[in-house]
Amino acid sequence: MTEIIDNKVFQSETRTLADQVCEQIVTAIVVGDIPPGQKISEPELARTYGISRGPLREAMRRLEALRLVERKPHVGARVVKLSAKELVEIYRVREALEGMACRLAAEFMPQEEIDSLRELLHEHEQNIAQLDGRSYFQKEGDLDFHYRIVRGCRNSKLLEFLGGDLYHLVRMYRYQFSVSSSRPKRALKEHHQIVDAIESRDPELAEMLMRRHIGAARKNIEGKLDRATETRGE
Amino acid sequence: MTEIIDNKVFQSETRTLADQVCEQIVTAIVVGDIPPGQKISEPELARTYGISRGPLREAMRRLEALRLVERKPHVGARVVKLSAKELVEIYRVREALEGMACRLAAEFMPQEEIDSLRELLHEHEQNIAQLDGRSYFQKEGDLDFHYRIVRGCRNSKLLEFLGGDLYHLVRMYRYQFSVSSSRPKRALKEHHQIVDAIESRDPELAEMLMRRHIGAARKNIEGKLDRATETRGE
DNA sequence: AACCTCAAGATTGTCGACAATTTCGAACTG
DNA sequence: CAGTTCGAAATTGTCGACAATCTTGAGGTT
Repeated sequence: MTEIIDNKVFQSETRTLADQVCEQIVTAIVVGDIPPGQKISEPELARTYGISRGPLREAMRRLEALRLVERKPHVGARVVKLSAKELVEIYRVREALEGMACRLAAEFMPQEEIDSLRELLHEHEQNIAQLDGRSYFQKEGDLDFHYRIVRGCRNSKLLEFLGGDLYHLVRMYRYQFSVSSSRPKRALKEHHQIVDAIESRDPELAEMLMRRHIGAARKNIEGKLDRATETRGE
Repeated sequence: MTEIIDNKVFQSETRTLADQVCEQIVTAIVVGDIPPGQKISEPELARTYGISRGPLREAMRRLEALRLVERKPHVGARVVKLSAKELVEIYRVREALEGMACRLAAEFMPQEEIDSLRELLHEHEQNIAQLDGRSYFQKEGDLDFHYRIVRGCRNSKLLEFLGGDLYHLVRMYRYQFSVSSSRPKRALKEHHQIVDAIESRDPELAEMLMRRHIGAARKNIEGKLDRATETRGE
């Protein structure tokens, strides 16, 4: 899952201080080292990373663009805390955007990338078998699959939006809630169907399958949300 | 079309210098006062707006997040120059995102907002009649319609992505190419159909109509692009 | 003449200090 | 005792100066 991070290799021969620190903080937030909702103190963070407030503020502004932190003028920044509602909203966006990406991938993805995608699925298959079908998709292999399709659609704007902004949020959510994916074999089967549709060059089917695939994940979340709230009697 | 600008009233009781200048520069770029492709000199811009380089850099980073400028480390920033290809890509994203927004609007948009939307279309109708059906949609009335639907879908993430990032690009494109919309009456009719579908609470139809509506605009652009390139004999 | 080297100029990145605003608690008042 | 006012501390916003990097053009070499 390194691709998401270096999706701008074209411009970073020289990495600036702010860039490096920004990347470190992104990881820290996604993994949960900096917990959601926590207030961020500029001088403190600057000390911990050994830089001045200038580059750090630049990094913060960047994190804001990634929707990982929220800033209020003269008040400060806090790590974003995803509500279940917002999570569902994000999955709606993914449903729309990745559906389109999948449609375009069916038109434009080169055969060699499709082959490579099949190999990836084969790896997933083995991992699932090894781990008794419970754990691989918890990691970032699933997002890797989705990311490759987005790259395959040959639409740079789609890539920017999904890879640049949304996927960090999704990654964070997975670490925070330590999602149990709960249906790895089913998901893998759906992945295969999607690749089939892409390889058959059937855009409409490919889009529909991807939307159903993400929609199922969304409903899964909505279900958990409902159960959680009704347990609390809200 | 002021709504797009103050979509963050909730956090800006106190507006910071960087915020104000950022807004001014956004307008300058969208309208074309700062032409696309032009290199941006930090000291120069800082002087023209009467501020220091600190806040200006903050504004620049924000413009980068809005995809209005591109920055390379140690080289500088230039105003983004939309290629026709990228424009088509943006319309693909709109097709997907606004299609979803329209689907959700059919589910969740309150009746009063639907009524207000009808009034807006009525205004558009009159403007088209007045101006002999050629000119209103060139301005931002069209985007206003689309923006209201996105607001109506009650999905804050969709609103952030479309209203926050994409619409600035679309606005810029309209000023730069001074789009002739070329089919205002047709577009208005489609708008009416879309509102009909929303009011009938028919999500699937609403999504399909919106996708066709934006898809038609995309094909329009693609057509112009093809003609332009074949004229040049490329 | 074409190409490479290198130095001067300009531009961006980084830093520390100062000013403006908010926050929090203590003292005061009803 | 509750509520308000005020002030000190902390935090963020802003500024100007310095360091690092890139660009440009002159000069020299093949």
